[in-house]
Amino acid sequence: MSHPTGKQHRRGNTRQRIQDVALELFAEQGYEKTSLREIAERLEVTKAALYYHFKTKEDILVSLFQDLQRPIDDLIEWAAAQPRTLATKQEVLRRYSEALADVAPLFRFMQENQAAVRELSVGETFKDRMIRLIDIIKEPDAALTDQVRCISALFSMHAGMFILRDVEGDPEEKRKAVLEVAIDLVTQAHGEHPGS
Amino acid sequence: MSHPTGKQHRRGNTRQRIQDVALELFAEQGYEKTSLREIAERLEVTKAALYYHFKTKEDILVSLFQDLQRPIDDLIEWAAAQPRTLATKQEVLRRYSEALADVAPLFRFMQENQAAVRELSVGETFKDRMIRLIDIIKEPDAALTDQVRCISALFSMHAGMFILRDVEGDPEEKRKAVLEVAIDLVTQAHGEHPGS
Amino acid sequence: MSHPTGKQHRRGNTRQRIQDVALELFAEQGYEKTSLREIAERLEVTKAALYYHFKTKEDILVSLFQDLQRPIDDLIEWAAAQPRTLATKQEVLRRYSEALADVAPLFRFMQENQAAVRELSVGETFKDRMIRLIDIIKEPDAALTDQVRCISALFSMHAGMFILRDVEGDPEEKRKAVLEVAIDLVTQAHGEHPGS
Amino acid sequence: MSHPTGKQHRRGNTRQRIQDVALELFAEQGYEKTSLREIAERLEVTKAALYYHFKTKEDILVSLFQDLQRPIDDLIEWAAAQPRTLATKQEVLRRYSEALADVAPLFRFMQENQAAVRELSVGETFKDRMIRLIDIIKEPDAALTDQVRCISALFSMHAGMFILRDVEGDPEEKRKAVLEVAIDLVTQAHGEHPGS
DNA sequence: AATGAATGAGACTTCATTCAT
DNA sequence: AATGAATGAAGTCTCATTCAT
Repeated sequence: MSHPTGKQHRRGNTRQRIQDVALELFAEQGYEKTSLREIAERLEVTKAALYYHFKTKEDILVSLFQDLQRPIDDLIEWAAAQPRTLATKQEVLRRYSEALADVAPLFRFMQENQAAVRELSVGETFKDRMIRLIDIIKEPDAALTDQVRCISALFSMHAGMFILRDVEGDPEEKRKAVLEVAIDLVTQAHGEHPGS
Repeated sequence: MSHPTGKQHRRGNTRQRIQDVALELFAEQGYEKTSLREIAERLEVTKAALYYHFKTKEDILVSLFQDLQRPIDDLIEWAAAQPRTLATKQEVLRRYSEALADVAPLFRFMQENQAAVRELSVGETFKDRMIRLIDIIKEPDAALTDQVRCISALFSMHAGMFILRDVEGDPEEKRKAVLEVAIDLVTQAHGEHPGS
Repeated sequence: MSHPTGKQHRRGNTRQRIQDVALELFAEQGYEKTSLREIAERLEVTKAALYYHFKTKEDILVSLFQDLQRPIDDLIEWAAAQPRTLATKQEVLRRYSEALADVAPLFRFMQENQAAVRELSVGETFKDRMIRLIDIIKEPDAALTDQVRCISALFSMHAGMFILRDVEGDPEEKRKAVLEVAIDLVTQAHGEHPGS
Repeated sequence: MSHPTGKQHRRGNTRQRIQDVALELFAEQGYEKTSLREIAERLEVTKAALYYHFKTKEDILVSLFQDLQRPIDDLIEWAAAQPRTLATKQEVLRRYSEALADVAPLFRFMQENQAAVRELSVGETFKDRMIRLIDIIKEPDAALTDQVRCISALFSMHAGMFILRDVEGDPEEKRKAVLEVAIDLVTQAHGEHPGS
């Protein structure tokens, strides 16, 4: 006899709803520009209710990462256990691409709010992940251009999804195109010296 | 008979100094997080003095762009008058790389404050320039991957400079490495169809 | 088991207290000259508390009208349903005089802050009421002097109360005197043509 | 060879122009709401220029009165020298009506900015004149209603001009109508006791 | 006769946060 | 699980005024 989407009896999902709305607004307007009042109003709840579920505004952001960063942590862990071959790197990119597809809004947010987020604890964490990922992909003693290729590959994947907004085409196809280019870049970085 | 170092007579360069400090702080902390009080304090001026030189906070940002966006506008104009050959595109990238080097802080700022800047008038202007540049570089009917390559080339150049901060090496060399990769990407995008 | 006099729990009447103090200060010093700081200080509350109860400064003013304008609206409505006879008009004046007595401070405020209030939303509303009242009292095709008499009657009632401050006498008697003069004026306006 | 109304060579009339614009804006928006910046901008002069001609903002207001209050002072002086007959009072009203017509904007301003002006030096002066005028018109030991009639007569003349804005008709005719009603009121106040 | 540059005070407003209930 | 009421800090901005030139 329960309406699962009725307006009045949001059972225990308030926490989740806060996260959803917060991510939406953070991504749309930026972290600093989004006020707790706005989030609360859109949920038809008081600001104080947010504080029942989260200790601070930053805490909401942190929670978004905790929930969504897992797949990427898993990927990094997996990669660390593989041999550092080209094939591994390509597979990392493939998996990364899929992982990103799931958490696209969060990455869009990170991409667009780097400055705001830099001093927040979440900024450190994120930078960490990036460095680890880059270390997996690129060879430390490679030529400078090859290092650029690897880093470009990663950032193209980040930027890719919402940068191709103005390009026509099915999202899944776009994702694959971006992945292909990224793999290409990393392959070139690896294969320049014939025989490697 | 002028007092060149009197404390209360800043030689008429206050406007310039505001712009300098503002860019520095905007880039460092983000636009929203930087308060006019902060800018004023660092200049040892009152907030009201800022308002003598600029009508609003946003106006300071706008002024930064007006001064620094010129080279890029010139480049776009030049490119529009050239034949749409691969050679032209490569030259555009070369010139763009140099132009960027001059206004690096501003681009770092844009890159890191996209969300905050999106609603500001300056956001529209910037997006405009990007779209025009992309239109110059990429062929509208190219394969999706080639379009990705072109867009990647441009964004790698934007991101490149400060993303390579963690990589050792002379800045000028880094710039050239990024440029080389970008040219490579655009060349590949052009040359995929055998015989072109 | 409530603390009826605790300093930090103002029994929920804060909104009312804000309105009281605001009306007092607005009437005394004018709307523009009265700052929210002043209102807050007199209530021993922070400025932010005002903003919990009212969205803007203007909103405080609007709320004062919403609460106090009702009797006059009722009167206008009642008058609209009566025949347009002299007797009706006299009765309107009688009732208006009583209504005004209750909201005197607000009318004093309006009278003395017309310029400041003109651009505020409340200005429009007020002007509206006045026009409607005048339309009830005066005949549109009457002689110019008779129109002046009617308008004078109304404004004398507005101005009357605080303009007679310097005259000795009991307030209720003053009110009646003003009313008598107003009725006189309107009666003259009606009865000039012998036989009516 | 001089253009008397040329935009560039405002000879020595700046002081006058400031007064004109100030009165216009004060009347339109109120004293508090009108900033010196606004006045200066409309004159295409800097704020500092205003300070060359006037010591303070209030000083501009004071100067407006000094120039325009003379006729009324003269009238009061003249009245003081006449016998206190009904005929004198009627003549005072007649002359007052004419004097008001010349300084209508200033009176509109006073009428609409009483609150703002009350604390200004000019407020005292103005109130003084009013009291003196009322003392001339009304008998101190008259019935309360008759006192009201006299005061009403004066205020109707003040309010009259811009309160009749919404009424059709030639301004000069309106003025005469207002005057007629005022004279009527004062006459009634005088003549109630038969034989006076 | 007027400007350019600046100031100090203070305006309205918003924010994240707290806490008793 | 959530609200109502409030706070302290800070934000952007405007104002009347000053003063050397």
